[in-house]
Amino acid sequence: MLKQERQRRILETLRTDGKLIATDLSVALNVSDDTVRRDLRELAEAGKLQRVHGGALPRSSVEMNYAARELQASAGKSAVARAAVKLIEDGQVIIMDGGSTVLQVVQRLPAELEATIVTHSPRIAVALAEYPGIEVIVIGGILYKADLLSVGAGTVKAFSSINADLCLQGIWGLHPEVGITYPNFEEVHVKRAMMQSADQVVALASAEKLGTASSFFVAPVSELTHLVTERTIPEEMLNPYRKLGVEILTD
Amino acid sequence: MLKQERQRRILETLRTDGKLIATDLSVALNVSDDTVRRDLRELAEAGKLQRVHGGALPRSSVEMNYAARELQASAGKSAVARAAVKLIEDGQVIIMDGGSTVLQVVQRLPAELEATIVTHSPRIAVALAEYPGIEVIVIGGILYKADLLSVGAGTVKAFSSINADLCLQGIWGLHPEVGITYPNFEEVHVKRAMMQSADQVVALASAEKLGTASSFFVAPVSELTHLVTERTIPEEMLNPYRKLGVEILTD
DNA sequence: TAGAAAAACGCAAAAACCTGCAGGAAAGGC
DNA sequence: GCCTTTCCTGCAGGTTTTTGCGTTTTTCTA
Repeated sequence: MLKQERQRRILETLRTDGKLIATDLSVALNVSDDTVRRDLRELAEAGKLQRVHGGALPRSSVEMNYAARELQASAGKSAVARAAVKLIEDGQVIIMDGGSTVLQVVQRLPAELEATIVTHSPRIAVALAEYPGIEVIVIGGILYKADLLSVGAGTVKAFSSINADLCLQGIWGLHPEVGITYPNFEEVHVKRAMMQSADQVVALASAEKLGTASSFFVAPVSELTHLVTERTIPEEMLNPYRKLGVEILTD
Repeated sequence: MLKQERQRRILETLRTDGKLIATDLSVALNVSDDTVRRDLRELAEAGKLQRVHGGALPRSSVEMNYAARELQASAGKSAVARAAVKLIEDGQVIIMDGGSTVLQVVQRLPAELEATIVTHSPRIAVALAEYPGIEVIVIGGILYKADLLSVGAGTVKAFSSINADLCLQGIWGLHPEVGITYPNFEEVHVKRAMMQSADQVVALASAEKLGTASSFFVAPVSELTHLVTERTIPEEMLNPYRKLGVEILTD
């Protein structure tokens, strides 16, 4: 059996059954476990499915929406979120980006926190509503559905009239030389406005984001005051950021 | 059974039942108590549920309240929502209030609808993100947490710069002589602005709202162009509204 | 405050996984 | 036709993840 044919059948099984067990598949296709595993690894790297221990789950474009991403919060993101919460203090005015890492921060805020939080994410706004001590300011705009964020000129303008103490930014790509990058052009303008409206700018970057770059440039690393990341990152990877004046925090 | 699958089912059980007993789950899923406990610990760590002695509860009280309210949507509200959907057409610009009845309307929209929807409810905005053909405009402001709505001067101003075809208004009190009333003062201003920015104003009123009045006055009944309500309402109760030029729709 | 239930902890076995390697098939150049 | 290169596959060995069990600790309840 050809490799392509096998992989096609794997995806087909996944579509019909909604899940897939690696060992069952090796029997059904009459190949070794390792071959199946290699196939699954390849397909996962190509983004055709989601690899899990024991098999795989579908990752169709429908499921790649925000709700699904929210569920697949990694351990790294949890650790970053936990560390980031320590930066937040009573009485502050805080600007919050959208994104799953920031959502985790919101879910870990102390129940009695007294603060004002400004956000252009309806999802974050809804999550913040459960904290009685937090005044929530929603920034409107045109909803960019893939990330559930308001964007556009109105959004940028609204942020520019705010003077916040802290800005929490979820990060897609962070590189000492390239700077902060993001895959969506419209959002880049908004992110710039958010960063310029806050005294301290905190980047939340789980391990896989460090040293990478995405399509559109947001700002140089020197614009950051803090970088919250995972404890497992080796020192030599963090030093370039320290040299640029960024304070590093881990859990 | 895959670990992810198991955890998904745990969350599902939690959503449907509103609570969860660890030992019951171990039987239902055919795994040991420890495995269930480990899963619950992980899910709690990721902020997906709230761990309690003996089992788990949904994490967010607000979302729980909202989920509950969404679930307890009465048959009347469903009927009203179904009827209201018929008023919506491709190409329209629609202003939408928050509230559970309006949320029901959103959930019943045709999947292929092409329209622009303006809302000051983050909850409605999130729900609308599911529809690829709908352009969503979020109106910002200060979040009034009890109803999950943006309010304030900025919100009023934002609405006043919009010219919509249709405005869907959830109703708290509607009376032929007293007019439209609402229990929250800040929102009254917003509602007025919403109504003035649309050619057609549609009131969504389930049976128990008709003939009642709440604390704060929004507008006279003559400001309405349509009233969507339940079929069971007797004619003599609807006639006063007809005389004021309101078109009445039922399911 | 005592007893029972639930949870946490440590441990070990099993399953799944990854890596490197070698045999074999297919493709292509000489 | 023959050799080289490339790719695919299965296997052996070591590592990681998951899971269930016994034990200890914590929590709840009467």
